Amino acid sequence: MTINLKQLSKLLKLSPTTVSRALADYPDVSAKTRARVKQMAIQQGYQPNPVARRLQKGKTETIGIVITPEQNYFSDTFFIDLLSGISNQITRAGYELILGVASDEEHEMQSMRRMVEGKRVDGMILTLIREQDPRVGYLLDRDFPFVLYGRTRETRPYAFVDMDGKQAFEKACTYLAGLGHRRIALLNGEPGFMFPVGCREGYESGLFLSGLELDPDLIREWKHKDPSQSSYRWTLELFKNDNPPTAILFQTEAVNGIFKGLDELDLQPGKDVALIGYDDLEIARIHRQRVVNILLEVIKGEDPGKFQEIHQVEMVIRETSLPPS
Amino acid sequence: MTINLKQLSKLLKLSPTTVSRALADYPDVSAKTRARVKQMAIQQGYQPNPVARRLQKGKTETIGIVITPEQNYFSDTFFIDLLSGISNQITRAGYELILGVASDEEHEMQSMRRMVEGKRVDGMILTLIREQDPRVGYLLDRDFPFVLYGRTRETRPYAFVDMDGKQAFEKACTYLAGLGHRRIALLNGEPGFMFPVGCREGYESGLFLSGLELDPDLIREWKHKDPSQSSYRWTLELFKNDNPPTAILFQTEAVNGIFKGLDELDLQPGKDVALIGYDDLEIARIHRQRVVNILLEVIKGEDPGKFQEIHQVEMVIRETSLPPS
DNA sequence: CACTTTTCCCAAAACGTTTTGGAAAAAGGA
DNA sequence: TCCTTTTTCCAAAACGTTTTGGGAAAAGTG
Repeated sequence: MTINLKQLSKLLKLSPTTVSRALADYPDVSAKTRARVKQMAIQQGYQPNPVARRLQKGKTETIGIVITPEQNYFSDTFFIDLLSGISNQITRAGYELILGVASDEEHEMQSMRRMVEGKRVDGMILTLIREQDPRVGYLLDRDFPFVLYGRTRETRPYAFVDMDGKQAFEKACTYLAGLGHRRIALLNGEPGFMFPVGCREGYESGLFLSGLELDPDLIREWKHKDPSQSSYRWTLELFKNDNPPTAILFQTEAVNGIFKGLDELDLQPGKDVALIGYDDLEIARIHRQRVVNILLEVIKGEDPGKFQEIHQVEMVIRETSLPPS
Repeated sequence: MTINLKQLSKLLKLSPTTVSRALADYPDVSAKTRARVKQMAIQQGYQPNPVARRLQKGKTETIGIVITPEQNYFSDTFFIDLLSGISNQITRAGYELILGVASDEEHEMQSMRRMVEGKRVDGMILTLIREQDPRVGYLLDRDFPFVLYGRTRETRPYAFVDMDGKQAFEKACTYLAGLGHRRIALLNGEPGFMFPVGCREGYESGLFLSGLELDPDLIREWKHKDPSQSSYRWTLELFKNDNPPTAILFQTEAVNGIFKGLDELDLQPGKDVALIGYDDLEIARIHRQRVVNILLEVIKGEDPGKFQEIHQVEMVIRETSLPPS
């Protein structure tokens, strides 16, 4: 059924060398024979054996990702969406995607080491990045190509694609202050993962730029284990305050909890309280494509430090209003 | 950094042959040198290059799966759960999992062909099986190892793991009839995918065994595109009937829609209407493990016809009651 | 025509394993 | 001791590509 290079070359009365080079469009094979070779290759359904090619090239043409569904605090479809985008782009480049699934950080590391040290992949994609993330140091130490979908605290240069939570939250904050809000709450993700850190910085900077004091009572952090439930609780609690907020900044993960809480408190979003949330659905697709393209560049030998992309994001103004006077 | 067999054998002053055989526990290498080899291998962190091994063995040690998130009518986490179970089991066997993501049936086939004809995998796992599923014929035609998580209409023997929806629905139906219900509705998945077909057979057979007439007005099919919404609509409609049902049989996908509908109709589950649903959460994990283990057997050359497993499942009695007299 | 350049092709090596088919050395048997 | 068997090792081939380093033939050049 399947034909290999040697058989194909015999059929063509050419050497395997020439056939291989013809198919690879080398200039040192005449246009005529190249055409002949290609036609025969198609006719015979020849496809070079990827394993043999990989051995010779010293490349696996494969990239790896390890997902940890149990650690996921985004939407249920976060990983599937991620894999979709990545997989498409990878296939387009003729690469393969191998997948690991881990239950916790330890298995995650283990799975990654298997891929890296076992020479099973040419590069890794990392996601759900933590503030201190041992994976990054590990990969940097052995100079292995990788790209982060997110960011971490690490001084050495590495490639990443991230969203500019800081700037988004800063803008939203100054915007609200501009409307006259003086009590702006932040319902943030808990630290540990990297993303909330930037959001908080933006929030604080926004307050500062607007000449507002930071009130710790207005900052709450939902739990990764259960964003909806914990943000719901915090919403209730924020309004137990003597001096409750007139606006809330948050990430998508908390949106359901907040709405539920406000509903229970009989507070009407947009009337009693302004809401500005951070969302990513649209842009995320582009980010995922970038992640793959960057990784392919890094694999080719490009300097990872060249690829540090912080993408602007829009805050979604869910419900806004002037503050109650 | 990474050492290969030749270097390792030089270090040991042995031939590559002997080192390879020592590591593979061949009996023709003395216990002493075997120990020496293994120790040195560990010390040097030697890991055989999988690509070279694959070329020589003629096996990719890889299995493939193509998922189609947009076709998924189960829960949002269906694919992630599936991949988790599969991935674990595969890794345990020293295999790799390569993933394809396709948007529709055409791309699904395309992605699979790439894996199969490109000799990128030793076997395939298929899921979301349709009544007429060209993938099965394709793989049977070229005698390529595969396992279905589900079933299709195909007379040639092939390996599958499926749940016995027929028996489950039959039992649930006779059970309800035994309680005195005479108007038992079926809120089924639409045909196309294979699973609802069995459920309907079971339902009809259950009615027959209980001496009940089949009333087409009591059978409704939710749409794969949007199970919740369509099952919600059908629930409302079922009760517009002059002679409404006193019990509903359904699959998990419809549960939210049904509850929402009943709520709107002010019908109390368990009082005004009995509900028996089909669920799989617990058992599914075992099924997924079986799928992998069976595939590995088939890859080894076992007859796929030997592995046709129809697993019993329990219906979940959500809310039951005697029918209103 | 003699010489140089270009065009077109190929044999051999290499990638890193495992398997095949011995062969030398040690042990056993008489 | 000599022959047979067992133990222990290894050289060479194979897996299917791509790359290296020419080399022969054809085409220019003067």
